[in-house]
Amino acid sequence: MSNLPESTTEDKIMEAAKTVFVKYGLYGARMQDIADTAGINKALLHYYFRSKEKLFDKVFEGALVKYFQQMDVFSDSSLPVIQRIFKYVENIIDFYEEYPQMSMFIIKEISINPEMFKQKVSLAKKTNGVRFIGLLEEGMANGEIKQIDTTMFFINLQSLCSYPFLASPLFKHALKANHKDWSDFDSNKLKERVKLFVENNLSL
Amino acid sequence: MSNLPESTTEDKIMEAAKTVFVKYGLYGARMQDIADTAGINKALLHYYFRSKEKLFDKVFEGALVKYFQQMDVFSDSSLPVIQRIFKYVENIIDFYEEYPQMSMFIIKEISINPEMFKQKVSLAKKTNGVRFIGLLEEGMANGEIKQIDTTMFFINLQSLCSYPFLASPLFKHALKANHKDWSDFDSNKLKERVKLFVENNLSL
DNA sequence: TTTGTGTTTAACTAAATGGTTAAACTAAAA
DNA sequence: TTTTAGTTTAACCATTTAGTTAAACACAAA
Repeated sequence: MSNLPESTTEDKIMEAAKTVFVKYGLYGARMQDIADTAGINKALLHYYFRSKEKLFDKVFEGALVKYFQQMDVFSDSSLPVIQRIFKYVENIIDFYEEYPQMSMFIIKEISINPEMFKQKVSLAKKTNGVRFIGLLEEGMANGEIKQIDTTMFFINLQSLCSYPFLASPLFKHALKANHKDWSDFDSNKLKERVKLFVENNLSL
Repeated sequence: MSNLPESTTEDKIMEAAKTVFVKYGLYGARMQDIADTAGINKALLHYYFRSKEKLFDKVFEGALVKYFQQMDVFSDSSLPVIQRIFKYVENIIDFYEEYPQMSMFIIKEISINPEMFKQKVSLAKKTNGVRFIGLLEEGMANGEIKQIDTTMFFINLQSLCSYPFLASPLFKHALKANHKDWSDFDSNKLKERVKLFVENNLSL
């Protein structure tokens, strides 16, 4: 498990902190655990980050930025709306596959400490859904897609794309009991299914 | 906030323990917090439940049983398969509305401590998905519904039904930034959407 | 060589936490 | 009336945890 030669101590700490905070949450995480995971000692950990709260803040803020940035990636606006949504679906599924626990982490920490989240509202300006729903409205306005309930469609789409990854520990069990295997699932198949859902709902 | 006259101290403790463990997880939860939430003192808490682990075990086991039982409720087998799935959708949406955090609680605790879960395999025998996928296969076999990938369909359905409730803290923010409101969402609308999804995918 | 940054070791403090104990109180049952 | 289970209070213990400190080490730059 040797780290990449390039990774600085600060990087190693951040990586370890992400792992531990995402798994246990702010109150459940232990600084010793983070130090161990980073392969350093507690003294050095505090040398870089004075307190647990400061370290957590940095991790949480990083997660927020990454999450919302990713959600806001759109392809070439010259493409038809449906094609752009297909691309959006592919992007977020790739993202959730790489960071299956990120949305759960954000959700949990917000629900535990709503104040903390409000402090970071600056990010909320470029919040997920803004441009996506805008895209839908644009498509509806110029007659490219069906008239739909954009809020509900957005929620459905996020549900289909993120829950499979987040709930995989549960699905593994549920499927095993059914003589099915989680390996039957793959993200390319999911992409196709979700695109079909998009088409069924938006195509005229 | 007076408790129901009938609720025993043990009930009050269990309710409080559920609240606190679901919110913070096993390691993040504090016994003092549970005692405060239950409106009693720490001594009495330990008088009823000797240790944090014992109390947690009871809460977690209760959650597992409730979750899997609920997932396994089916209506009259004389109805057409599609009607039975409609009823199933209504059931689980009602359930997730009442216990929006339960699946997340189970998922997190499993991923933190997979061993603990394996110990409770007795429950896994009647695991979610067994009878549901059986129902799908039955419908496919006697030509009532389309031939589909049952695993993927099961995952899609669970996603659509559970994620909206679990992720509502996040959606509230995402929608507000979009001049939409979470109150636009309601579970009856969701039920109709999901039924439409079922119909699109299963109807011949 | 000297200086300074990063790092380890190990001991330490203060506070929080899980859990215990004993004494006293309450109220209903025997 | 006495007994008993449930409850409170408050002190207490042992362990864990966040965070500090000081001494020593490594090593590259000045």
